[in-house]
Amino acid sequence: MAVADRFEQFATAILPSGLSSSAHARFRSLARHVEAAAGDAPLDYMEHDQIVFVARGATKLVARASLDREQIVAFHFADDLVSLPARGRHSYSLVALQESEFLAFSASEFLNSAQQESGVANEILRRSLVSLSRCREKSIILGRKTAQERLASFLTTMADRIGTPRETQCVIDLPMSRRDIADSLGLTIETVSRQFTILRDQKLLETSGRSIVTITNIAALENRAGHLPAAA
Amino acid sequence: MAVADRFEQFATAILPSGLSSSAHARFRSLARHVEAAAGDAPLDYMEHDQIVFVARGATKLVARASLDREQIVAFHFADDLVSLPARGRHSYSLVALQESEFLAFSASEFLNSAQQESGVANEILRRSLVSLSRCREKSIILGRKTAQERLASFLTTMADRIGTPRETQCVIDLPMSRRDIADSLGLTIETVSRQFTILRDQKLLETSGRSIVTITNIAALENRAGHLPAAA
DNA sequence: CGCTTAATTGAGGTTAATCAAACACTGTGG
DNA sequence: CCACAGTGTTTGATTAACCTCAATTAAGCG
Repeated sequence: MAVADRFEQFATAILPSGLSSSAHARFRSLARHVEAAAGDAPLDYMEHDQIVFVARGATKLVARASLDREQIVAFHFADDLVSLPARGRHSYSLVALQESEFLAFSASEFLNSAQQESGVANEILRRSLVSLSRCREKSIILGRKTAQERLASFLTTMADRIGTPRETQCVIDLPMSRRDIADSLGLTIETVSRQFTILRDQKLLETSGRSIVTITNIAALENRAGHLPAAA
Repeated sequence: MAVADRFEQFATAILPSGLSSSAHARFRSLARHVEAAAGDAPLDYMEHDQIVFVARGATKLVARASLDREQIVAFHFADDLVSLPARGRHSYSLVALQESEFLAFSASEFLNSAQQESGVANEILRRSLVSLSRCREKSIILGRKTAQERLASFLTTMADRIGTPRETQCVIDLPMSRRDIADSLGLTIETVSRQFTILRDQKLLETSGRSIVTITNIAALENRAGHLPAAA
């Protein structure tokens, strides 16, 4: 797909419909189109903070805690916006999980322009608060949940975000490996694998190949996630 | 201190200096002044999302993961702004760690008004991104660090935020209990206590009473936090 | 000074990590 | 289309870190 179409996709997702064409053009001039194959981290080593629109594909935002430990801070999919810090005390990188396309902006330039257009600033803020909210949920998972609860939480979240509902079931084609899941949940691949086995044995889900997960009992899986009942 | 002074404090911290007096007045009309004693959660059971300015005191933002497990998602101190969600799948509450004063806003009303005033929206966005960044760092700690690294990270962070530097040392008067520290770091009070003992025995810090911690070797403590060297 | 609560210390148990090996998927070449 | 190679995943045995339970000590406060 052409770059112009990618920008239009961005505009539809992020910019308010009534935005002036000059503002529209300004954002367009700030956007850099970036393509990435699976495994690429095309925005590494940026000197300044970036704001990245995921036009197509799937990504992980990875923090390297030490040479042999990494933590995945968030996954992002098409139409998501990612705030990518320049490398500070922990180094972050945005890695494509599959062939992907991005529109990358310098955060300061982008926010400057957004500031003039209240609708844009508002949308960015709204999305930042969603990211914050997701990150808080992740903190709860990482701080206070068992391996089984972590995997169940992960799967129900992914079902919401990228699953395709099928009657009472939900099919997820996971773009990330077991290692990625482990690095997201603060576990090892072995533990993730064992928990998959347990959930499979208990008929809460089925797997087929490496990436397809079919949740056969959504309610039971949500129970395993250990969330409080909404009215608790 | 009078409510009016608290609002002025808020205006100084958050609102841009050139803000029109009508906008100033609008924010003032949206603000609810709330006082809390240590242990209070005066904003619990709110129906809608809140934005809370901490005028004085210290708070913990707590998520209840289940009846007997809680995770502290963030600490906030004077002049901080907290985004407090209405109770959803996990229930959050903002608890005062000491006698505190807040200005509370309905998030939707506040953001509506902020949207008209680009400077305000920008400041809120800036602060939200700081919160997001802190939360990401917390995810790294919770997902991939040992008990010792967690406590060292916590202490260096608190030294930055509320510590008072003294030559080569840094004195912190912690407003939170060992339980709070444990609930923030995803550990138990016993483990936190043991890690304090180790760091004390190794002469990286001294403690006096329950709340005073003097970091005597800042560099060594930062090493223990397991951060990557900045240029790694 | 004594009471109450928080913090520390100790012993033993549990969960998940580590180390190691077998197996299965996916893609390639015959 | 099948066999093979290479990698990713699963399974198993052992170990280590942290948790749990229990007891002791210290801090704060009337």
